[in-house]
Amino acid sequence: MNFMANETPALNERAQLLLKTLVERYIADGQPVGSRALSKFSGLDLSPASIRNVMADLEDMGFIASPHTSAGRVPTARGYRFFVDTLLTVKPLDRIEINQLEGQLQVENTQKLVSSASHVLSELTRFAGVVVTPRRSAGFRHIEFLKLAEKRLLLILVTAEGDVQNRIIQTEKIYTPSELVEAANILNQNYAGCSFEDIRRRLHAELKQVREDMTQLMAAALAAGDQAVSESAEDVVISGEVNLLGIDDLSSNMAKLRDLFNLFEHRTSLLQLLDVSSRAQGVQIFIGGEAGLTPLDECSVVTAPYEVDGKIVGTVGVIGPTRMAYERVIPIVDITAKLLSSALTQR
Amino acid sequence: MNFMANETPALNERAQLLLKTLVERYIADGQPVGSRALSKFSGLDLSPASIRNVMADLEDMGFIASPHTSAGRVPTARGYRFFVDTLLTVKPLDRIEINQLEGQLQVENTQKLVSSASHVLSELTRFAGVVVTPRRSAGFRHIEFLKLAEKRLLLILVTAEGDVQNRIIQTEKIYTPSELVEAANILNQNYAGCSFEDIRRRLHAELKQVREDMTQLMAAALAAGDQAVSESAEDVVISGEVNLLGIDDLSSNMAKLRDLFNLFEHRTSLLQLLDVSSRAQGVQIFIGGEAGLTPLDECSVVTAPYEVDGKIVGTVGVIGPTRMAYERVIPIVDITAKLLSSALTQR
DNA sequence: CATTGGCGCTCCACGACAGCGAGTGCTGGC
DNA sequence: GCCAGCACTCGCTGTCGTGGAGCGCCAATG
Repeated sequence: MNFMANETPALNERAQLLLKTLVERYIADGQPVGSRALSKFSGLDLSPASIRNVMADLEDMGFIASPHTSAGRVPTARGYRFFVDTLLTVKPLDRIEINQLEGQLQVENTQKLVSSASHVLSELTRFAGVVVTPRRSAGFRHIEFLKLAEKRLLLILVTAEGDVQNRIIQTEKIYTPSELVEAANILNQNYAGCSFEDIRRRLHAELKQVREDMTQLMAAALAAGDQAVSESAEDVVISGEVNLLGIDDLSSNMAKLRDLFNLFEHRTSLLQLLDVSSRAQGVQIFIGGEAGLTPLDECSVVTAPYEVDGKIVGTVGVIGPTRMAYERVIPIVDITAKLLSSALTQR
Repeated sequence: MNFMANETPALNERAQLLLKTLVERYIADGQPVGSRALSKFSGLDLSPASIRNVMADLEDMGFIASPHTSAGRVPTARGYRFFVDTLLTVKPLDRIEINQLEGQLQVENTQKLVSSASHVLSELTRFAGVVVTPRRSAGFRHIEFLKLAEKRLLLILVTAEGDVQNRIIQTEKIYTPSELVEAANILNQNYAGCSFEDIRRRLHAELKQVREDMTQLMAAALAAGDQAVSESAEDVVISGEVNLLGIDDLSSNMAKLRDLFNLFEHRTSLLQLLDVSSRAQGVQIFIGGEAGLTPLDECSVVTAPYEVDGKIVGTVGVIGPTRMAYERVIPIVDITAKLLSSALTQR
């Protein structure tokens, strides 16, 4: 008889404590928790029989469920939700752990930073780590042409954030090195920081005196640059998927597991989920199917946005089984986001 | 009674034909094949009983084995080996398929080319595709400094192959933009194409007239460049690991599967295997544990080296279950290597 | 009125067991 | 050399019975 009331029903202190210890025991053991075990671990001095009454109530309210008639109870998604929202006590990381974590981030360039962050998350939690690469602004800081062959140019593009993109361009005309330098100079001196959109619009109007073939070259560059930037606009880096293979909660259902890994491969829907997180401040938790993605049925996603110069540009997170040690994972994700923010900001 | 003779024993024509159809049936069905099935599909007009005699011989010679007393027979690693070496008839790909394949390669830059090649391989074979990224020469074609902050420089490095590397450098002194241009010019004009090793050696001797802090800057650049190049020297890109989750041959053994995916994550040992392949010409096949890696027990690896300007620089390949359709996979790997070679050569 | 011990019930897990089907090895006849 | 037939082996499947864990309910208790 589960009415799925929208408002969370009142839970007296005892029920809350019992729910809390039940969830904790289940997270620790992975076994359905019975009344006897609860009576032993709750700290309350109650007999199993009394506990059973409370458990029946909790079941009615949809916080816990029994896999079958005569097993213990396990938390439902809703039970986990209540647990993390009001029952959970996270313990912050040690200074030492933070330092370790910081030491593992590779700051050589943005890509390395992002992928090492993802890796660190997966190592520390033993689940899958995900990082959404920083959104890039549409503009550029520096542009450069390099001649590879007669009609092949290498376009190098430094974004405002200090990332480097590159692309090969086929040209119709053969340009001299000095022409290439000139074109690059024009773009760098007049338009650095502008969006490619703008530049294209202004190019015709403002540069009447520049030779036709030069504007052609620049237009080609802009198109390629535009494409390069928009294409690599946002992506999600996943590490440690392997860890999930070891989790029995997940690997018992081979079909589900495959769905899950498929989700990882077709990044787009995962990206949407993580984008949601980047609209909020602080750590967010998606439990089970809350995210709307069926493959994540038995998973939870813990995310936190990270920022550059106070502006949110991406999300880090961990994907693991619903039955995870939230009190550990949450601070890890939180700190990683903060470290990533500060590493990105000082550049 | 398996003596594991080193020399391949003589097999009369009938035995060969039967082994061939047995392997083919097993590859198609995945079920141990019995004498009855063989008598039906071999084309020979023999009764199951006679077939059984031949099968017993084949088993003695170690080409096939029975999983248990009363199942059919399954090819052993040795059986597969004989099969691919002398029994297999590969049918080349259609012109159409080749064109499709070519169309899916993304030629924008080397990284994309490599990862798309890996992806194509996995898509076409429905197994995991692997590509070892091209070996880079130690030298550079073009170098450039860009100021990010007072004491932070972005080093952009174009390798001889036209790849772009980048790296952030912390400096002690604050350099002016023109100093940066000057330093880059010196390196580009005098040392393009040389290895960083050489340059460092020659820098002191040849450039006495250049100011001390400039050589310092260049030295820092060289060190960073050296590191960037050597670090990203060789890596293996894997796609479509998910496909392997769907293969029942592999996903029945959860533990094995996990080992396999662990192998994928710690690239190094896989890299060694693939390097072996790049010392030979043409398609190579590693069956089961032949490669010396236990996680690959039930896998085969089909590889082919690819080249730039006639020089082998890397390897493409497919990792799948031993029970794979070799006659299809082999040409796919072959063609992909050739397409990759030609795409890389024209730049 | 909350708490508790007790009782009957339900369901899963596990092991034993039998029947079936597939396939083999062997033997004796052609 | 080939082949039909037979006995045998073994894994797979479904059934049955038992034991255990846990629950719901109820009546007794402080």
